[in-house]
Amino acid sequence: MARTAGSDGERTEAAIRDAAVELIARYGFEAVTMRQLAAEVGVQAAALYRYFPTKEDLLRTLMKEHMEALLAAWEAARPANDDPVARLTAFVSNHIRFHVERRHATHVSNMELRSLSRDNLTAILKLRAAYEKELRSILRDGAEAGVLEVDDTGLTAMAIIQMITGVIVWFRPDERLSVDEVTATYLAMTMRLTGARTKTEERHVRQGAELRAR
Amino acid sequence: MARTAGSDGERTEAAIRDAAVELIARYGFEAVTMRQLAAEVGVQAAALYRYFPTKEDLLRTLMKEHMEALLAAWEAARPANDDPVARLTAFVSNHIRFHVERRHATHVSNMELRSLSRDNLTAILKLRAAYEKELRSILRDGAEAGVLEVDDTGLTAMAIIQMITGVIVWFRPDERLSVDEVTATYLAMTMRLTGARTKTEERHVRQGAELRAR
DNA sequence: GAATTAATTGAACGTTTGTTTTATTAATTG
DNA sequence: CAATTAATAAAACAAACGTTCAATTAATTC
Repeated sequence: MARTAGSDGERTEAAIRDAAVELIARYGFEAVTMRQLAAEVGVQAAALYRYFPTKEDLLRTLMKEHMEALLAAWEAARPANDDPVARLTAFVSNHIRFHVERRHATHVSNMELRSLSRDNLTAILKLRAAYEKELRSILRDGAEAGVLEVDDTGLTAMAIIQMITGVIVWFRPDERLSVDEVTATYLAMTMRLTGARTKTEERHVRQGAELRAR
Repeated sequence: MARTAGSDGERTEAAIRDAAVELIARYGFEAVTMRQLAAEVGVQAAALYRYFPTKEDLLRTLMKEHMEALLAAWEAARPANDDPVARLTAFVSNHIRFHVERRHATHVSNMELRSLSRDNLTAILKLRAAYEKELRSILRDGAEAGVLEVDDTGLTAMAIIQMITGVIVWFRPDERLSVDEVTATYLAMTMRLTGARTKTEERHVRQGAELRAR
């Protein structure tokens, strides 16, 4: 046999990506074989090589597009407003929603970094660093404006990211909590963690400090 | 050749474990081959099977002992005192110290769960659940005593564990911060996150509430 | 409707994998 | 010092791996 009736390159490539994300998330990149992936797509292993030159390149593509989508989602969600607390709220909300909606892809991007070659790894880490920098800048601005209490910007950024990314480890849709409820709880924790003050509170604190300074 | 001069079963087994933890942490369980591991130990692959019946059993052993050591470390660190804030402090401190000291083993235990068969996975998850239950009980007691502000015990426990386990992702000894400094920062974040109050603060809050109630 | 291009199969390639078996030597015991 | 046990090497196993290649058919173009 050869070309099958109704076969379509675009559809096949999309099916490969989808199946790859799910299989790799479940079994790990090294454990998934090209034949297993092909079977899931309903195709022979050789057909995969029409779309991805190597197994690693398939992984690289999945990760790169996931990270770029994450950055794009943040670009779209970032508030025009430059209030650090509002930006922090948007960051956490966007992060949780994005990750919950793409649990499998996130799993792949977070767990399979070591299966990348040096160059590919560097490229992915660069994207990741750009994303984390966004959070650090929010925390720094907030601390300078006196609306956030942040001892160490770098550590706090890592702590928050670990905390809010961790949602995907236990969260399952259609269970006890909705995405909105989870987001609300994590937002509350983030705000307490960073000692976030509303503008009113912040004014009171400033006035108190001025009084004591006399 | 056969038995080598100075060979000793106990030493070889220990060497296998140590090498396995490092290699698996770095390359992932599936990516590490028995021959690679044997070479690291300085032995032929067949010799590994004198100590571990299969590759998976080696992984299972490493994970089981790591989790048991974690539970044992907490048993030893748990304060006699039953003040929730003190217990939370001890939990976080112990967790960070333990994980930083055993970065590689923690990596293995957290990342390679999917390489276990059903039965082995169940056994490891049971140990993990027992550990997490300790934190939930601290949070619940603290909330009931009014010294902690916890919206959702389960979510908060997960958030804290993700946050403090995440230290191993970026922490490198001999860098900017010592273990004690990192622990202090994370403790501060944990206390803010849980709205921890000292006993004095808690008394004030209670008195305020009583006043308002009149 | 012939020529061309796109999509896929089926078979094969050389490696590498986890594991087993057998033989051999070192250390220990009686 | 002979017998036994402990620890390993060396070679072999079938199975599975990522990947390549040639052949074949479906769809598209001219």
